[in-house]
Amino acid sequence: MDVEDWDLQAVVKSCCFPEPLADASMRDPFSSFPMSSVLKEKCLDGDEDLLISFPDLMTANTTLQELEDLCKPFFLKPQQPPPKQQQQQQQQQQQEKKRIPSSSSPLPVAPRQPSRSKRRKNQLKRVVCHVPAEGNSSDLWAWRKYGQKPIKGSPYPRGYYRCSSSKGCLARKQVERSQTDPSTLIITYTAEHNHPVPTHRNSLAGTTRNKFPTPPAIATQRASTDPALSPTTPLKATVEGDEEEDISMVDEADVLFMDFQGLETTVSDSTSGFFSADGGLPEFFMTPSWMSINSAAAAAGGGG
DNA sequence: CGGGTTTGACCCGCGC
DNA sequence: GCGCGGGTCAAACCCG
Repeated sequence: MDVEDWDLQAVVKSCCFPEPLADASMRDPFSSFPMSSVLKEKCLDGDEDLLISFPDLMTANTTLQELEDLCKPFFLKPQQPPPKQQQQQQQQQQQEKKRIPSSSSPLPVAPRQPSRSKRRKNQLKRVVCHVPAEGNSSDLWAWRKYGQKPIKGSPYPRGYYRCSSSKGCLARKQVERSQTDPSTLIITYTAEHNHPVPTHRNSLAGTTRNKFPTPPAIATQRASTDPALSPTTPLKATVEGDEEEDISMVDEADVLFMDFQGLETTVSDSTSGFFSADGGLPEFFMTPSWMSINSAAAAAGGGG
């Protein structure tokens, strides 16, 4: 599972969490960061759908802690969501209450209760990330695998994960290999984390066994048995949601925030990329070169 | 012993 | 209404 978590973490971190860069001098917000250029162009071009409403999120010497602090508001969702979104969240919360009885509740957990969401599958907001099957990275979330299913028409199984950082967290993700390109993994994130990014994963209960990047060579055999997983590098992120997507973005330094009706996605990259709305879904393509930086930082941090 | 993975069974959304 | 297939559950097992 190590390799698996490893790549999953890579995806999450790359897609959903800002990555501090080791050398600020490497960054050039608008010349060496085409993604930013594209966004800037879109924003300056009068695209009112792109809301630049974030505070000064990035500075050249931003530390990881600072980054986390800066991002906490997004993960905690302090701002009031739109009514429609709010209603969906309430529904999810209500469903979650049904699913996870309070510890103070003496009621026994009835097996096979209609705990599954009554919500139609196509109404669930999802974030789909396409990542290559090689590379390395990590994320700050702890995921626990709760299932794996063979997918009809695909030679590769799909793994199901839920966030183990917080018991009540609804965040889930699915990992499967692309049928058309086995070297690419398709990571689908569903729901949101209802808690901040863990600062110290070692102190978390229920963390995965391999919390930080582990070279495939030393990955455990268990991890290597999961065909759906492997070290990954972010390549493409697709966000799916309701039709009228309220997309807020910030083009600040080399960090991109995307807010798709409450499903915040943070893209951090010092390398090139471009944004496309082909097919009606916003997609971001990027070439991750920060992986080496990330690995070095993780190794130096010792997993903290 | 706590927390993770594995895996078969079950449930239900959705297409026909 | 029916059946398929995806998503989840939970017991068994594994690992540190």
